[in-house]
Amino acid sequence: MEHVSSPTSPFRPLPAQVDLPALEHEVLDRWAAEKVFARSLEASAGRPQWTFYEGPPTANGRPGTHHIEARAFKDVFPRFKTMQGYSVPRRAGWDCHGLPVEIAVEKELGFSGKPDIEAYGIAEFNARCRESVERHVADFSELTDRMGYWVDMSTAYWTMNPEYVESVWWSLKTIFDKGLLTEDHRVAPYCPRCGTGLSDHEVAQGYETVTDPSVYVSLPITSGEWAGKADLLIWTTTPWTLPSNTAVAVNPDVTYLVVRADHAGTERTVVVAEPLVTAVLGADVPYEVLATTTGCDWERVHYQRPFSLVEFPEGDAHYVLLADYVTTDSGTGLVHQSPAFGAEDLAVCRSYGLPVVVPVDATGHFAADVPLVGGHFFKAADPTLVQDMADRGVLWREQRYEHPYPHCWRCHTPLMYYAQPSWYIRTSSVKDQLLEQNEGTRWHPENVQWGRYGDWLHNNVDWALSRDRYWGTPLPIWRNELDPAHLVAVGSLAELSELTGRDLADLDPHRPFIDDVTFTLPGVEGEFRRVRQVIDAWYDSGSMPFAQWGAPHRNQEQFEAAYPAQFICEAIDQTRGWFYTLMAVGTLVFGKSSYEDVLCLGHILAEDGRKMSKHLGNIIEPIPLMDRHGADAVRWFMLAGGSPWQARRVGHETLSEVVRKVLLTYWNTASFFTLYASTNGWDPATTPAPPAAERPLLDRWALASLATVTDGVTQALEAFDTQTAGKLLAGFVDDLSNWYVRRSRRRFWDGDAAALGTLHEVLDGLTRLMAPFTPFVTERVWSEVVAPGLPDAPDSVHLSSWPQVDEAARDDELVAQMEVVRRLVELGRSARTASKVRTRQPLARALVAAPGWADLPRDLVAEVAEELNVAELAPVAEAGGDLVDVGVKVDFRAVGRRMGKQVQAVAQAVAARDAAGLVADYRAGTASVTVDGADVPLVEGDLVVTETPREGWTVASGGGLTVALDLTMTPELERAGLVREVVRLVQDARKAAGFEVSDRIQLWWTADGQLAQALTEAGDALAAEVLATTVHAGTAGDGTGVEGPAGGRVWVALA
RNA sequence: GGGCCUGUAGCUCAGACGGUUAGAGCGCAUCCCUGAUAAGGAUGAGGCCGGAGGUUCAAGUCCUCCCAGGCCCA
Repeated sequence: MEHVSSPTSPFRPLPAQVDLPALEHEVLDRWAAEKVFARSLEASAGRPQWTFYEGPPTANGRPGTHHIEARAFKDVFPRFKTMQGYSVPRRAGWDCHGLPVEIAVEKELGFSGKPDIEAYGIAEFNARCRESVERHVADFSELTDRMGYWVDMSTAYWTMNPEYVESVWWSLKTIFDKGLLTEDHRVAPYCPRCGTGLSDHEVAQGYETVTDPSVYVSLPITSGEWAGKADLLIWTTTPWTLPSNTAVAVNPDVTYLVVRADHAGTERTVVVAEPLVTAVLGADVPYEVLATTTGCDWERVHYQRPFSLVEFPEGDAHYVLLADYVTTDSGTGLVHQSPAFGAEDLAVCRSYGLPVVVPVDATGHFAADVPLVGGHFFKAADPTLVQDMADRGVLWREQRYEHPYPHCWRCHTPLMYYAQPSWYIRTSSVKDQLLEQNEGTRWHPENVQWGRYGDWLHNNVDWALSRDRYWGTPLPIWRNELDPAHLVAVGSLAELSELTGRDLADLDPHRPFIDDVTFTLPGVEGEFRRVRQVIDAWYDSGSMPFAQWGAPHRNQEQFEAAYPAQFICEAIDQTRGWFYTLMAVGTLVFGKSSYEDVLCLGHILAEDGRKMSKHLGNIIEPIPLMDRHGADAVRWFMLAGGSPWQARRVGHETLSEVVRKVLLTYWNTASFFTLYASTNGWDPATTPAPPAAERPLLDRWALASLATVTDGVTQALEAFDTQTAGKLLAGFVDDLSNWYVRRSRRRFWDGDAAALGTLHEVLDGLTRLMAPFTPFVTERVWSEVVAPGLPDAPDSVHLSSWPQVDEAARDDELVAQMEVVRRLVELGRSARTASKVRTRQPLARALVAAPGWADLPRDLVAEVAEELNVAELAPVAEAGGDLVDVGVKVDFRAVGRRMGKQVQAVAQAVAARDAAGLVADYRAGTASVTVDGADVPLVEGDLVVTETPREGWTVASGGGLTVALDLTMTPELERAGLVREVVRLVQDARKAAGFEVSDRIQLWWTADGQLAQALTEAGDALAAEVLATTVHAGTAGDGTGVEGPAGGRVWVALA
């Protein structure tokens, strides 16, 4: 018989097997063809707005699996909020500028630095950068699309677009006008390869552990009391700065000792800070203290510098100066000073009027005319210099020193701290405002707010904004050639047109074109020329709230409506990146931060717990990963697998578990529904389920659970907690499949409208709850399982509304009772296992002890009986007092809360009493115990009673519940067990033969004795159970059939 | 050196308000159930909840210190 679903049912069977990745590709095609995303935006237009900002991924390099993480979170909340009835504009963005792009292009072209770029031509170079950006954007678009991240890429903002650049200019001009954008000469981290300074948040990204020489150098004293008698001992990890040594700093308040000791076979006298003497000389080296002094005593004492390779200008130098910042944490307590290469050095040396000597050029190389190391790269000069000092006997000691040293975060070149002219934003002067804005921001997890991020704000230093590079937003400041102090900041191309008297509306605002724009001002001598620098690309991304709109030059209204954002989300590495620049730019320009809630994610690691990296070979490519397990599974993992705040390992094992446990269980429940809805020709329109209150308890339990879960998931998502929401959903999927459906199977076979209606309603709610998490599989279930049964269903789950909590369906008591029922079933199974009596063997009776058993509805009692395959359940008490051991304990929680420390005494008093008698009183409501001569009444809930049958029972108990099985066997029970065995064999045979669940069959059997009697007696019941139209006692004509119990044999065939 | 996070079964992790038999999944072994399921269930082995103090009638949970690992920063 061919299976045909009834034409009266709107449902078609969903296959039990599903290829999720294939399904996802079909859904993607449908979304594209039917423009579902665009329709969801249109449908919600005009509703209250809920704003989120897309932190632009740097369009440099290919996207990795970790990019799915933040993007999953950026998708789930907008979907949730949209379903709740908000309008959630979702605009993609691409971060186009910056050193990473330049580096990538340099690599492509085989360049090794700025001279190559200049020779190639800035216009051509920037054109290449633009092209590289466009190429990588395509990769990100593919990932975005594949993972089902609904963000509008057609209207994406590009930070390199002229309107965007103009907005950034406007904001810089605003900051300039406030006097917060200034030029200064400072020692700053500088990448000699890239030829540019780095901001602190860039430096923050690039620490690498390196081993440097750690050298102690002795400098003979040449003036004062110790001249010619002692040496100053200094310590440094940067020998390359020693040729430009200018002074030695000591702390004025620290005690310095002049000590004599044996060093490498020679007697030496050196000056060292007292706390560091043993560390410097060595723990076992005896020494003699010749003098005890303080730092002040040494001021202006001269010494002989370590190298005479570099010429110093006329004037005094090479003496001891005083500086408070000198510590005795490490080294010698005497600090070598080279003002060109240290911020503190520069400050201190300046105050003494010392010169700044710079023997290293902007490319990081020693000037060619420096003896010994001329032309050496700065760090590469270390060994030569150290060797030279060793040869001359000024090297006291050399060690290897492993420490984190800042490197260029992209090209990995070690940074130099280097004095250079730079443009700064005086963020330190708005520090209080930043702290105040941070106070009003909700961080998830909370500890970031005043931990990692708060620390960063408290230690705020000015933002080194300028970069001596090419591919970036040009700094819009023009300087008068004749009067360098006369500066003009320009806020738009229109302003520039006005200043120049030329229409520059169509000018590409990038270098080199913008560099050619010059102007003069009436009454001012000299031409104005743009300063050469471009700006830190982080400033671009921090400007996105307004610059994405081109505001205020354009779309000012849209910008205002979308400021600040309700929500942003990135990984923890953005604390000093985007989280900061977004807050800083907003605060500088508008006096107000630009986001309210911020989600700060932990990193995604490879399966081995390490960062994914090429050289470890543990990279998991994102798109193949999604094509193997499905984007839904990857999304679910990102959102609900473990704590999002913590680093998490992604791997195939984990993902296939998500597929099996969550997605397939959900799918199969839906498939099960369609199978019986269609087989039975069920149509909710013509055969609606009865009102919920009239449905069986199991149905009401399912609806009550749905209500509870809906409430929990909604609350969790409101709190940006996807982990809790996911846990609730996964638990509910499991309950639904492995309890509701399992226990209701017979009603589904019969096409019961209450069961079908209930499951349909529950799948409806569940599908909508899961839609933001797993948008693909829910979309298919919606269109094939939910929508056909709803009169006015939208054609996509993502156009549907968020489920309301059905308060009428809530029933916490029922949910709690079902919990007891399920625990009893577990105990019963456990008892069966212990007794080795299989579940298929019916038993006459089981005894149960459980709190609230008397109030348990009979329907629920019946569930337990049926699941355990016992005919009757009775309270343990009915077995008679002699058969039962009674145990009693106090409930510490209840009694402890009421009595405090007396709880222990009460517990002892309870233990001392005869349990059976106490329990009888307790049940009668008259129990009490005597403690310290006082009468303590025990009320309902104060005791935990356990009742355990004694002889002839198989018992399992736990958590205050007990189940005891009566294993007495009768011939009737044995025969019933045999029939049940045969039924299972026949069902197996049906399945093995590939019959449909509704197919009718013919059945043959051969058997002797008990089994023959059992099958004869049970003929009709057996037939009904296996859908047999005929049952023949005898062999079928062909085949060997299936071996049954007790030497029996059965055959099946389609009727 | 500072800040933050983490430490619970072989592995991956849950454990609101402190409450007396500390859970789940994976893996392993042995069974069971199956008329949707790539599922489900039971049992077993496996835990001084990183360590030491303290608060409390009661601590995996709160406090202090220490140890180990990670991240971020000096």
